[in-house]
Amino acid sequence: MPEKNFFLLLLIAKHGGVEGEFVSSTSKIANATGLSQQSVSRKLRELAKQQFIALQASPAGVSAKLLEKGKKALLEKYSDLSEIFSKTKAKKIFGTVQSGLGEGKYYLSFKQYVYQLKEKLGFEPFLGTLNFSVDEAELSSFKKALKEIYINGFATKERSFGGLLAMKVKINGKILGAVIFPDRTNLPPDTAEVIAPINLRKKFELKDGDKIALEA
Amino acid sequence: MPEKNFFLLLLIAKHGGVEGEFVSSTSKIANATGLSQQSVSRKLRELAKQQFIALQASPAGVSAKLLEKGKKALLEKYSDLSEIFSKTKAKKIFGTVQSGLGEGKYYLSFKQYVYQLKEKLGFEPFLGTLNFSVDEAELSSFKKALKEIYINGFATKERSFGGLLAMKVKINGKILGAVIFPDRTNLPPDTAEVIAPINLRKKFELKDGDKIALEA
DNA sequence: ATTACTAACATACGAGTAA
DNA sequence: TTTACTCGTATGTTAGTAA
Repeated sequence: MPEKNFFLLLLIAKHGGVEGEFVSSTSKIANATGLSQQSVSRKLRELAKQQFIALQASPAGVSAKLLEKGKKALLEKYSDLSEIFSKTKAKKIFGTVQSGLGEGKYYLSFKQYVYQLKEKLGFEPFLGTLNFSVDEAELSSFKKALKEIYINGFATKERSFGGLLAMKVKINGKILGAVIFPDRTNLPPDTAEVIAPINLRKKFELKDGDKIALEA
Repeated sequence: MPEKNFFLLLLIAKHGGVEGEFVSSTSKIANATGLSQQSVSRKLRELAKQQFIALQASPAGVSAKLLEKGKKALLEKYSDLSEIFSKTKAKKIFGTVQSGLGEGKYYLSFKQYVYQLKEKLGFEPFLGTLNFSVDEAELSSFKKALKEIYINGFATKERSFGGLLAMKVKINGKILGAVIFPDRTNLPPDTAEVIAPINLRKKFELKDGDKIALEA
């Protein structure tokens, strides 16, 4: 139930803080909000009656302080808004280049993968992946902002190969590539691999420990 | 000017995200909010007319998407709330012990200060202050989390003495003391003084450059 | 199933003013 | 100066329906 006097509650918190007291007068608040003195008076009493604030009113002015219910109401909306904006926020992450074990190169040598990658991503990957480490939570929220493209697994006479998730990203603001998450991987969760139509190590003169930027 | 239909705007953002589209129907939204189908219909059209959202309505349902003005309105409240709640967060700071110039000791020798400190803080301070330096922004946000206690100035035949702000803190998680900010001070803004009922240097065997923790 | 108009009703607002 | 009451008016809401 959207609390009717939410904005007045917010104003009180803005001036008095979460724990502190907001000392003012109904006319000053009226000026600040565009409401009338009478409406402010009434609204404050409503907030107090509903236990959002503790209110003291006298011919000297008013003093308001958040009660638990008031803090909770504000925190709830704060949490909603955090969630909304943090989804879009993580559009860029920074990874630290690491040396891989040549696995990526091995898998990318199979045309069954390459065909699909070319078709679904729009480029034929350079034969090799660039591994990088990144904060796990950041990586997780970054992934949420990206569209998932699935590359199917396949089987040869010898063995079967798992599928992989691919997500298009821009590397260092220049090269269009993709982060890939193989279904079967030995990489720790704070590590990921990126592929691109070119040799990223060469193009950006990357050494282990260097930083790369990935954008959605 | 608090936007009237803020909560509906928030609901749209919650479901459709900042960039995405929220596909629903006025009756579903009515059920979710406790409003009537008619009111939801009207409010959506109001939000659209005010350019907060782009709205498409048809016998198949409604589809809403945030416009720049809508994003801005939500972000503004998000920023307000962040500020309010981040103020309480900074409840602990670390300072670096510095040697003072013995000024604190001089001032604390005046009973006019000591009387008030004892009465308003609940302890009689040890004759001497401990100076420490701390990140200025951190100090500033820490101060906001603390209750201000004012110690009045006074005058003798020879000269007048300024007042000082005192704020109760716990030092190194053990000793209850207070940070003091004299009205007239020569200390740089990233430096502060702390007083306590005991000799803090002795108690914690502090040398210059040692760290102390201060909690609200 | 939808959205949204009309009209009756409920609530909110603020000018005047008392305390 | 204050807060806050009364009360006429503006605004918001929703049931009944049309499309």
